[in-house]
Amino acid sequence: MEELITLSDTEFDHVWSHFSGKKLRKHQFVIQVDDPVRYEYFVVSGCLKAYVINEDNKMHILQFAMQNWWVTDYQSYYKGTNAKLYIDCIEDAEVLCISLENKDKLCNEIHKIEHFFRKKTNAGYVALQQRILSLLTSTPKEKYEQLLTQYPQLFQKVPKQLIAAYLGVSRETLSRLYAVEK
Amino acid sequence: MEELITLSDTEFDHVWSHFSGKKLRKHQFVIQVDDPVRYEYFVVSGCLKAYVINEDNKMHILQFAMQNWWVTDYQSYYKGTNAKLYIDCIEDAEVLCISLENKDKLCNEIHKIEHFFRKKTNAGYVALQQRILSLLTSTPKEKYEQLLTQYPQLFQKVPKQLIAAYLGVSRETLSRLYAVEK
DNA sequence: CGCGCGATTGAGTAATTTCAAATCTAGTGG
DNA sequence: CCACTAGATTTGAAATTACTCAATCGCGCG
Repeated sequence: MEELITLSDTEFDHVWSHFSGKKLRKHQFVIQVDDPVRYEYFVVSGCLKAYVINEDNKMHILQFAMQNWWVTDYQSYYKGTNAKLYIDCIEDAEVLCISLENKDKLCNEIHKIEHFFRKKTNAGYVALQQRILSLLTSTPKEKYEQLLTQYPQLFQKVPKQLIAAYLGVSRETLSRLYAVEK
Repeated sequence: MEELITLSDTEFDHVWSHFSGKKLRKHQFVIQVDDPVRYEYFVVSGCLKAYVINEDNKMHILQFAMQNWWVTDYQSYYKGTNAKLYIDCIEDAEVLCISLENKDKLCNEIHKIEHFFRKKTNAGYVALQQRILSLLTSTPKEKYEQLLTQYPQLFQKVPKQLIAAYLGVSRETLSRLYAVEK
């Protein structure tokens, strides 16, 4: 789990004690719109999705979260406001939960932990910029292929209609794409 | 400049000494594709844009950077690879430059600085997620209005065709939008 | 006064969406 | 083992939306 920094056993135990574990089943929600956002989640196994539903009842997926990914409604988590996202399980999952208080406490107590989280967010920031560039510059077909090469594991777990909702195209259009591709 | 943390005078001087200042003129580049990325830039005044040019010679803007914003080609900056972005000045600007070595050094030496940068990136991460949601869920008109309410200052500095390149629509389409709006 | 850049407008075209229907697939219970 | 069902995917045709290309307009600056 921690390959960016090295912790002593006591340090690790201390860090570990600030997380709680949770087993989740397919379709189970961890966050629903308008509820308070208590935790950030680290995915030990399984796969979740973070998304919004707009007025037309269309789902738009902000993020998938697979093994070793972190996920929550960050805006609400950091600001202490109620959720604007839904997050639920695409398949059975195990997660570790950490409250904002515990996270900030750990970051204060252990400089290395703050360093760890800074590096993590930096990497996440870069990934989001890449996604924005992909959304801006690429055709649906290119977006699909970029995702396929970047996260091939996704395609074993996730129905294509969710891929479509992540890429920002209709499922019909996505379907027509790889008909052409072959 | 630093309202998230408090530094003593000596600390501040120490931090300050790791930055170098630079005055830039309109149209001047700070980063060009394929060049090494030496610095992250903090914008003291003026306005820059970070963008790519695709095969069709179309510009797509990843980020504007106004007063108090940070900007660089983060992927290349952190990985030490050559730039994939152009960054240049929309108007005359003053920036502070910090190398990755200096940034990491400061973060090591002063816990509060690492805290500062963690908080900053967290906020940036949230902003990028908002942008992705906007790109996914909103019509061009809504995107335009969201940007207008979020960063009204932008519209005084930036020609509309650059706004279009940021929102992911053609300048003609953007033009037709606010014809309808009034 | 005229140049040049940015913004607008119009017409035709290309791409995607929408809606509806048909097909396929995996899991369930008999 | 088979039939059934719900969900997922595919296909078709029409409608919508944005794009492209070209021409025009407007305005600030030398």
